[in-house]
Amino acid sequence: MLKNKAKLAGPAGAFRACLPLFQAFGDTGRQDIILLLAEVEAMNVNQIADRLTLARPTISHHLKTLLTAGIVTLEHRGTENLYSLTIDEAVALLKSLIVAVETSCG
Amino acid sequence: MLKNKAKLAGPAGAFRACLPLFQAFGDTGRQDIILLLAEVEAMNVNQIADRLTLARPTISHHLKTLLTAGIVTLEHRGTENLYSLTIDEAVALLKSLIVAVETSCG
DNA sequence: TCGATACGTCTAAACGCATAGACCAATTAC
DNA sequence: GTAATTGGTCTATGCGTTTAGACGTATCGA
Repeated sequence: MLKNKAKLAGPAGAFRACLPLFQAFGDTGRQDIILLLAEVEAMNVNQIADRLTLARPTISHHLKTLLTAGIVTLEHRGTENLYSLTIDEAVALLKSLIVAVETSCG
Repeated sequence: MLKNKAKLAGPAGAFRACLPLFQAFGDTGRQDIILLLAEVEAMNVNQIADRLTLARPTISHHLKTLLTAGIVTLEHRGTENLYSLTIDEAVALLKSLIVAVETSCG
């Protein structure tokens, strides 16, 4: 039985695991998209574009980044692509990071 | 008396407050510096440079970023600048973000 | 005073990223 | 089939960032 698994992995693994997350969250445009999706069940690209000052290709680009980071999920329905927020995994990663930091710097 | 202050501020404030944090954490070079400083009490710039593959001006530049974000603190002693990790505030910001996300997306 | 140590800054190059116009593919309605 | 809606991609541009060489400054010992 392993004791103190977080300490074995150390904070290095936790920081590296959160790297895509930090890069995805480190832009106001992507943050705005996340905040929009937090208000509703799902949204298509044009609905997002109507609420922001960014052009649709820009939003499409950011959504791709968020999709890769696992922060949003995509459901194709007819001609529209419905995006919805799935931030649970990201929150779990952040929690692991906090635990790792507090056990090795506290 | 205000009840549920986090909910009033909403996740938008929390995300924006963490923006400098995300940008500071979103680089492997700065993460490496943080991980080094997590191991010891304090380090000067050359000690950090000796442990990494980055040039000293680059490290000095990253330290400035980390200093601005409040992630490290600087103590001038003689000719050397001792940097030490002060990540408590960052962790507190991340915790606030998690709370804000979980109350508005859970 | 002179040399050595420590480090920030100036400068520039290379790279990546954010942004959006133009174009094209897929789907639906008529 | 044609037109309209939806949205991804291609492309290009402008800007920020990462990187480091060169230089200047401050401190300390001899």
